[in-house]
Amino acid sequence: MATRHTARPKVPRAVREPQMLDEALRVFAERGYHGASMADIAAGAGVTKPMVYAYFGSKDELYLHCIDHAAARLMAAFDIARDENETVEETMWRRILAYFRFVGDHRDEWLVVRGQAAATGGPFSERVAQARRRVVGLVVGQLEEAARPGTRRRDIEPLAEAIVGAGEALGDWWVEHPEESAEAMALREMNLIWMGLGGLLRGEYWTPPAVASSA
Amino acid sequence: MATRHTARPKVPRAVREPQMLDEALRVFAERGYHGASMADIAAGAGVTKPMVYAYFGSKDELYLHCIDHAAARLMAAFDIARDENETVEETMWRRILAYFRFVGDHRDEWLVVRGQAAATGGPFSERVAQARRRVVGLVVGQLEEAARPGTRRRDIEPLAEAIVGAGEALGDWWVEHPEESAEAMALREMNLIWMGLGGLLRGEYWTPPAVASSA
Amino acid sequence: MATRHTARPKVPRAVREPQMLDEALRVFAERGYHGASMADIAAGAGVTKPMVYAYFGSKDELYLHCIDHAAARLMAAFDIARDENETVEETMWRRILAYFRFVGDHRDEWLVVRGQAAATGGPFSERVAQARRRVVGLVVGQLEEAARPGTRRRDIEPLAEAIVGAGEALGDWWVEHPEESAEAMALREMNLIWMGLGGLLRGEYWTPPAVASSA
Amino acid sequence: MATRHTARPKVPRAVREPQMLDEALRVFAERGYHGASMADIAAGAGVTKPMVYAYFGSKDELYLHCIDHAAARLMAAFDIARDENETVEETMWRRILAYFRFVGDHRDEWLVVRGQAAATGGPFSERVAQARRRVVGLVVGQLEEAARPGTRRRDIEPLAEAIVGAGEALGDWWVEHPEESAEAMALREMNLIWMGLGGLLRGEYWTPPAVASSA
DNA sequence: AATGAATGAGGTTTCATTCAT
DNA sequence: GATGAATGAAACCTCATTCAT
Repeated sequence: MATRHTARPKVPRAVREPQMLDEALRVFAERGYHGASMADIAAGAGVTKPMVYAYFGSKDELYLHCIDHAAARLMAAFDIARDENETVEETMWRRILAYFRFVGDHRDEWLVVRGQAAATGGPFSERVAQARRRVVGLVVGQLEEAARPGTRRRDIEPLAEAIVGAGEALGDWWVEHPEESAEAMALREMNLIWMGLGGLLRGEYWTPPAVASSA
Repeated sequence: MATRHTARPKVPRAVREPQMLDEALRVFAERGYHGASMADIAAGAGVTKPMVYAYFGSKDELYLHCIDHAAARLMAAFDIARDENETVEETMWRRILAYFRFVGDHRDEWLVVRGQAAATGGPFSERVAQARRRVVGLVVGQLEEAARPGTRRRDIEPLAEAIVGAGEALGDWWVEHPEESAEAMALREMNLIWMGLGGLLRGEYWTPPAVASSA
Repeated sequence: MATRHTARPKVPRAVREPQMLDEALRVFAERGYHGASMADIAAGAGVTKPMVYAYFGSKDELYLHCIDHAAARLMAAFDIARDENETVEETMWRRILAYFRFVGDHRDEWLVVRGQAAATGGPFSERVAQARRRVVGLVVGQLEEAARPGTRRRDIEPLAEAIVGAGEALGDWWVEHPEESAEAMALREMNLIWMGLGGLLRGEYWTPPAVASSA
Repeated sequence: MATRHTARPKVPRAVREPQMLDEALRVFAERGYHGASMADIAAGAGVTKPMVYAYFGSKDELYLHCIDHAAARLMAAFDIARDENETVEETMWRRILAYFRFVGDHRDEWLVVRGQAAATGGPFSERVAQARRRVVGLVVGQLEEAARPGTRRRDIEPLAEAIVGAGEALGDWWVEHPEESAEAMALREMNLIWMGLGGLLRGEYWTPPAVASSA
């Protein structure tokens, strides 16, 4: 008489793994690395802990997986190809817009790459930083393209960091004011970083070019 | 049952308590709420856990204490009175400078109020947010003062958030490039938010007024 | 980080849980709620603490479990159906006999429901009291049946309490004089409460009816 | 410059000690040995812990002190001299009355000697039992005096235990029905143990002799 | 006589992780 | 592929107790 467990779905790996990853992202985003427990993640994904271990090895590896996954997706959304006929300004606008759309649609993924996670310390601080650096890197690239020759990398990098930081803060604010649209948020960011307060306070606003970018 | 202790310093509370608070700030800043352990904090302060509990009650209370303490100090540094004859621009510059000086001199305190901590969730998310809001509030005040009449609060608030977010990101970057001066960092922030990229890319830089504020 | 365990029995829950409950009853009965430690209970049951928590949740829940379990068993033993042709006296005798048999056979369970446990205070005082009240309630029912009409509930209740209290005290005494039989103890109780000292001192003893109650 | 503590009352030992003892009795009665903490007792008595240790040595010693103290007082109240012209019945009535008066007036002291405390286990189980035995002993003495010659000690002792147990249960019931008078409670006990249910159910009540003993 | 400072030990609880089935 | 049973380690917190002043 073979021991009979309760019904075992036998769901294939290709289905189970994403389920777990999604749940992991959700929980890590919500509670941070230390606050998240493997039990919660497993339960949330509808499996038992050993399954999670079988698929991801350890909590650390799972977390790294989440970071990489989220970073890849964010990059895919953010890394919009530069159009030949486009000004830097226009490209930047389209990227910022894409960024906020991603934030709105995939908040968990965004949160994992966001600065918050870096506070965790430990072995992933570096990995999160690395993921975040890729985002910053894109901005750096754009700035380098547009900057006058001779501008030092040393000055461009922190500028890009500040721009991303402003975006993250806006993202946080957005979480608590969800009635705003991604466009409105992107416009806020673009206005601040392009026009600067000097201009804004004089009443000079930045407005998107006539032909709107489609969804 | 009888316990025999080794010689104990017997430092008065007025001295010990700040020691503990300092260590707590250090550890919380470094590892976050969940990552920090009371044992580590106690050991770092040169005492045993019961002492920490005797003075601060619980981990939560200690954390709240840290937040409030840090927020108060940051505000004290940041809340520079507006000079009558000063332009908004100048006041803002002095504040930003004060902000980065504080970041440089009291990194732990700054980190605890910084967005990172908000990710903890639980009963302090609110408290941290509240502390952070006070900082943002100051910026909002300044912006309101300078904005053209009719500007909606709704637009000013996220702007202030973005400005603070940019400062936080710069602070993070600074941590890994400690050879920079507070002045240089403040200048970077001021340039971005005041001139905007539009100006910067055209080669228009913001420079502080002639008479520098002394240390 | 990797932990290596030694060979573990892997006993199914249906077996382990009762083992734990038994041990918990034993320890709680012996040392009281405060005096009992989860570590002791776990060790006594041949497992580690986390198992106890996995099955019972918390010390409080475990204690409540013990109380309920013990109360249910005591009631099952004590709540003997009244025979139609029987006098109240006879029913009472059979119940008292059943009571002392239970005390003899399941001392731990009895002790947990016994007054001792009520002294614990906290959230279970009430639960223990409640369990005990069920026992008293049975006696009250019997007394009401037998009392002359018009007897006030107010007078019956304390009477029942006193009868149970006498039984508990006899149980305690029995613990230290284990050579006595359950029958002898029941006879003592029956004699005191049925005949009263007045009768006893005059040499009037109560004796059980001819046909002994079977096991 | 001598170190100056905050005002130190310098209360003489003769005053402080009873204060502490009272508070200890209160707390032990309320929470039991394990549930009581030295800090609570000290705070409740308005002194610091080292004072309690200076006066009583240790928690165990303090508890023993409480037991002895309470037992002595209970005995003093209960050990009423037998009047020459009095029947056993009358003496017993006066003692029971004295017992319940004591319970009403000094509940904490009573509770410490009551069976509850015996559950503590450990080194005082014996001491509490011993104190309680003195109470039972008095009853035994009375019973021996009144019993027909040849009655075995072996039968008298449990009888006395049961009588005391009934009294304790009535005391517990009284705690939750404080509107009852000591006389009413004593009458209940006397009726049960003297008349027995047999008599009571036939409507035969015991009533105190004409000349009531005054307070 | 009295206290503030301090601690070792132990209690409850949670968590990442593994093994046997 | 999947799980129930199990555990070592460590976290938070409390308590009885002592020492220096």
